[in-house]
Amino acid sequence: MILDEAGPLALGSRLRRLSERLTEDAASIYKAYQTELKPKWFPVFYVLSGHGTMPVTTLAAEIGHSHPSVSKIVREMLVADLVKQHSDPHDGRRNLVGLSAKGIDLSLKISDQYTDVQEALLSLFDQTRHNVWKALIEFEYMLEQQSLPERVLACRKRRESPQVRVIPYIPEYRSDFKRLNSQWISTYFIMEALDHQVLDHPESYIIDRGGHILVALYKEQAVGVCALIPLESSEYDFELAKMGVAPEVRGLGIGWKLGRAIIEKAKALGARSLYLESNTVLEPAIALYRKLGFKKINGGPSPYKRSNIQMALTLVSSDAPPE
Amino acid sequence: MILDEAGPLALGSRLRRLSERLTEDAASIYKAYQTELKPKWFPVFYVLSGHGTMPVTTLAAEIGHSHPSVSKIVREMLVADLVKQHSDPHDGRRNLVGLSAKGIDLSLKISDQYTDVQEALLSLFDQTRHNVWKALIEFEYMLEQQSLPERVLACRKRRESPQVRVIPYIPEYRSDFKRLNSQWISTYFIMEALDHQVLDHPESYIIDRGGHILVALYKEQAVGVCALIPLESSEYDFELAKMGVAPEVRGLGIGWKLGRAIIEKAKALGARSLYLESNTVLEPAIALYRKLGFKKINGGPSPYKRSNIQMALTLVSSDAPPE
DNA sequence: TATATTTAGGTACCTAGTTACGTAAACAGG
DNA sequence: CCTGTTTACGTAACTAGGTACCTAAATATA
Repeated sequence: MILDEAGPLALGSRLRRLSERLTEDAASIYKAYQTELKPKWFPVFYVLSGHGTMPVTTLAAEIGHSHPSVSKIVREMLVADLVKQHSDPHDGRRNLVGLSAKGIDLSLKISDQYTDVQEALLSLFDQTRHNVWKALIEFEYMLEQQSLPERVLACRKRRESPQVRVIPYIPEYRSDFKRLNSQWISTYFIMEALDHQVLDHPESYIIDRGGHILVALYKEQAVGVCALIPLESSEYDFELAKMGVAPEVRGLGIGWKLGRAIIEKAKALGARSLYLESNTVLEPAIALYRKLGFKKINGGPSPYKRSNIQMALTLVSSDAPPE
Repeated sequence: MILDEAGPLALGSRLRRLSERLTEDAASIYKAYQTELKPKWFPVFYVLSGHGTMPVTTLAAEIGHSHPSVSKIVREMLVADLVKQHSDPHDGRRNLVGLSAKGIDLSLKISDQYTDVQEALLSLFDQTRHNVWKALIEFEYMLEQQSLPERVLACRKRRESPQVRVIPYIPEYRSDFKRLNSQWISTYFIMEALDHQVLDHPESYIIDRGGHILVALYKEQAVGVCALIPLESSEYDFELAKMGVAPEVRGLGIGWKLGRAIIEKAKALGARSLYLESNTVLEPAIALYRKLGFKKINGGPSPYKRSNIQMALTLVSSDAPPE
């Protein structure tokens, strides 16, 4: 089978195949023991036989299915006369499900089958060098600690990090500056008049007024931008603004690199404090600002409608966040 | 989760849950890499990107799916313009499927993603005491050697074997003798007149003519029977006939115990050869007779219509099959 | 060479799960 | 106490696979 060459890349496919196989095997084992139980009923049956009566959603949580799935299974088992249900007298929404007399009878008769299956599996595990059962439990535990997408992203970051550079703005990047900002603005909000002015004329609105723009390059393409705008008549020296990272490279730490670089730039310019405005729907951005050392403040009114949170950073070189 | 108390009994459920989780994770990884590939397309895509063009059924075999599944996946990928198909000029039935230009392009761009996923998985495996990937491969290999139902049956056999006894027939078992034989006869054939006579009157047709019947008891219930009928004007001394085992206890070695006991009985009676008639559709029975030492012969005509195979066993005490 | 069998692969429908959504009961806040 | 929100859970529709069955082409056989 060519697919096997894919190795762990095909882990999902392999697991699916194996679980299907085991379901078939389970069906034939039930048949051999004359147990009138479908494999898909087993989780519900098992939980009910050990723990009496419970509502559908609790059952669903206890077996790790969605509640409609349990609802369907219960309906099928009702037809097979294995369970009975009645509504909870204390809570009319609840449908309490429990084993019927026939179900209890089956739960007693099935113990021999459990014993044999358990023994067969345990002796199978004993004959292997790598214990699947323990491996599965451990693997699920590891995924709980950090999900697979997170782990993969971490690998990508490590691999691609050297290909990311942060450089000062030159007019060549004007269209990128606009593109990378209008992308997120128009996704979550609507472009305001001031946006168009600043993004169309960064030189006159930012650079010429003593501000700075940094551009992040990935494989020599501009994928992130960030501006430092001097503030007048404010307790803060500069505003960190117009930060945007292309969606396809998010998660690679480009925002962090831009932020760190712009803070260094501010320090080099002698700034003692930075200010920024954002919106709480931009959760990853807020998290980044916090990680960069910004703290929430209550400042004055903003020229942008979308602003609903203001943050500030005091630049004392000794307590800068670690790289 | 209460279901976790079931331990390995819930192996199937656990595998299903994990494979569903990985499929979701895969989808989000594809999204992060802007790869326009559904997780379910991966097996087909992977095989095609490595091995050019191939017909649908070959693809199905290479990824371990049914051909309708591949047919559907190919249709979806066709809409996404990832594959192209054309019928084989040498064989009009075949639908040759290969990657399109866009598909080939994707197969080049996806290699970074493969690298990261592979690295993430391998480093995850390295951090565990029990390697899931190796465990899965080994587990599947073990199941190929002997299926789970077979292993469970073996456990059941070992557990229940002490509860099986073979005893000589007494008239109390007349109805069991009839029930256990008519069960298999009417399942595969139809009851003939001679069947009714022998099964209704075993004393006069078998015992009184010098024959013998043995009964297998399981938990004190009659679950198997077997008769030894003296043959006249034949080169064989006795016929082994009317062997029947209740379907719910098949696989526990009851047929073997009955067969061994009846052979011992024949030896004790001084027989030097046994004969039997059967039908090749009764595969487990034929296999049992062979295991007991019977060999196929070409004898004369049979009184039973259902007979299409005849077997014989020469009883030389020295070369009896081992217990 | 005609006919029977096998093979490739499409369509229809089944299965075991899901998400989305609606309704009614319970609960919480003014 | 009323009203808005949450919760329980049923129904509907979707998804990713499967089996059953059909047709047409290729192959084997009489």
